[in-house]
Amino acid sequence: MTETAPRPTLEAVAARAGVSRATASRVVNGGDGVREPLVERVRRAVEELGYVPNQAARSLVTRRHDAIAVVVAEPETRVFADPFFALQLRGISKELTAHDNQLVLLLTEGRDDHARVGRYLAGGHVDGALVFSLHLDDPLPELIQRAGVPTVFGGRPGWSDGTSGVVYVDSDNRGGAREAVRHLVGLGRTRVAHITGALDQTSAVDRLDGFRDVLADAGPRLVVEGDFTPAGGERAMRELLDRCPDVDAVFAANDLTAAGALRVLRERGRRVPDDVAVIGFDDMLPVAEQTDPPLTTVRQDIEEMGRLMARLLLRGSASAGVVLPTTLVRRASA
Amino acid sequence: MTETAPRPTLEAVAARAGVSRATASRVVNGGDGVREPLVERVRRAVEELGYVPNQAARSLVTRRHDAIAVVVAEPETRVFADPFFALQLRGISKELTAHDNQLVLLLTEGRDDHARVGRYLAGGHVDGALVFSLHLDDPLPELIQRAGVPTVFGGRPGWSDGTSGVVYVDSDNRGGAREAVRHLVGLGRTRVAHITGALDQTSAVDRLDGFRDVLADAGPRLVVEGDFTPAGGERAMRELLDRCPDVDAVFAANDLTAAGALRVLRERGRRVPDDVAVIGFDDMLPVAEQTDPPLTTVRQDIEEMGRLMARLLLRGSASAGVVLPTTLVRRASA
DNA sequence: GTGAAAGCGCTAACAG
DNA sequence: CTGTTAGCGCTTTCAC
Repeated sequence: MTETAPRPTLEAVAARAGVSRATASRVVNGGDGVREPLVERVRRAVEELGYVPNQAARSLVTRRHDAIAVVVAEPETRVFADPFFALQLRGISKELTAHDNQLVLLLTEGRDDHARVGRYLAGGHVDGALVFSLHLDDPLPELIQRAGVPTVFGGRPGWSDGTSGVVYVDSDNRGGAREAVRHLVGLGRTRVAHITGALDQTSAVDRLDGFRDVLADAGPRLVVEGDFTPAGGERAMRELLDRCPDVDAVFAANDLTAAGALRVLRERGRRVPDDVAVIGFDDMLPVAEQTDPPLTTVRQDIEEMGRLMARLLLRGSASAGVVLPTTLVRRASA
Repeated sequence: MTETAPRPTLEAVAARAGVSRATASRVVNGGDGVREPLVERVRRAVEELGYVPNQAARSLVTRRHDAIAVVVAEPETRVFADPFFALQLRGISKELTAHDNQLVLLLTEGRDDHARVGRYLAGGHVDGALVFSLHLDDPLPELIQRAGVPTVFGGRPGWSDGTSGVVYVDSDNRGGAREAVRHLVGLGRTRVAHITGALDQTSAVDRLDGFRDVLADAGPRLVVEGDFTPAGGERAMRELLDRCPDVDAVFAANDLTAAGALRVLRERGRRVPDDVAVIGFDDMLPVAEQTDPPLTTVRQDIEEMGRLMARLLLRGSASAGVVLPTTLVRRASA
């Protein structure tokens, strides 16, 4: 990693503009309180020299970094098989970019990584952190708390009831689930099942709760545990069909799960939606639109979630939990 | 963004350990040439104080940042609908982590963003850059060249013939395509078609070249342009079926395209592989394993590509182009 | 409004 | 081997 050509310093700019370093600095940082002609001269010098501020020097004195960390704590490959993560990232990136902040990505896949991330955050490299995919037993939150870095969580953390001052952005998982199940019931379905997500994540728990809100009396036979993956959806659907052959509707915890379920239904000769209606969650376009039949699902605006997280962090918002609404998107599967 | 509690400085550590700042610094940076008892004392002081080096101060003098930028220049949503990007990112992240480097993610989606990225790289915030998804007419390479930052490209840049000193990592797209097409021919197929990728990317061009290597005489009717998306695959497959109804094999430029093609084939009542054999490219598990039938495809080790890119960058390698081998993965579709 | 001067926390010669 | 010294490039009082 060789070093690049020496870049001009503020000193050089000041010299060229015939002003002091202090004045040059003022201009570079907005130019408030500097008379117009000087501003002009400094601007020109900056231009001519191709001056770019040295961020390290600046951070050293301001103690700000204009950078935030995005921590994705996901041991499994799941994150990478599903566009969810990428979409949120994009929302975050847009918002940060708009505020001239950089995005430092911290991917973790194990206990060792946690320590590393904790150290990094504690190291004061960034002005804040955006944290995702927490599982109920995740040690990361504590590390982060200790690091004392302003943090916004993506998805309600399991240990937060939404009132403890923890800032997070979440979808209305429970409400969305309710709407989906109500839709199924409204279709006249009487044996509505639910394939859950990974129950160590609050989104899965909340969706299950939403299901139960509507179908409090649903027998345990009708609830089977999945894990947010297509394979999990297949497995769960098989089990469901075995223990309850007359099931006539399935609310799957996400689109990937629903896709797996659809495959098994087809394989077993059940028609969708005629024999069994299916609803997913997420409205992950590349999945939901491409299944056969296209998937009715609960839409959440994932990119907006990312954007909002970044916004809350940058604003230093003290609001506890923000819950974004969901909407039911009707396609052919239910 | 409120500031966190003041962190201890090297000065504090030195004082507590009863040594000079210089010695403390030496210990913190590996401890070479410092006598054991002192090392021990400094270590303890670091521990007790919870000292973490101030990276800004360090960078200011070393001119190193232990950070590299990952630039993803992809205007379209495509990157986000396909796990390719995420997988490479993971490979990169692993390698960087192993070398204590941070990953700064720069997502761009337009000309404005290019300027911003150029400025950032020129600003000397990072020690190097990893650049992806270049299109043939992309202005980014020039900006990056001018920024004078060591760079490794993901995928062969269009303006490079592999000898110009540009460092890149690529899959053997051409060889992989050849193997796929040969397999199809070996199956006894006589009207083998190709649905290309977005031809403004070298990977698409190279795969097309590989196809032609084997089937130099394939009529233009048998080559139809796609864009690496399922929708493009569908459109292309329809066109193919219209202008050449007796096609009996399709080599699609990637798995997503193949998935689209499969859907159209099913819709038109063609059996796969009996009537039409289909091969994809990438071996993107969540796609290739979940299609119906499961997809025969050309596998490339995407994560390894990412890892290798990072390795080359960190090592300051001067090697021009590195091309990773591909392997044909046989499933049910061909 | 503008400049001079004092560091921010750290590393790297250079002496000792 | 260890300490002293001199900045890295910038912002920010504080005088003028």
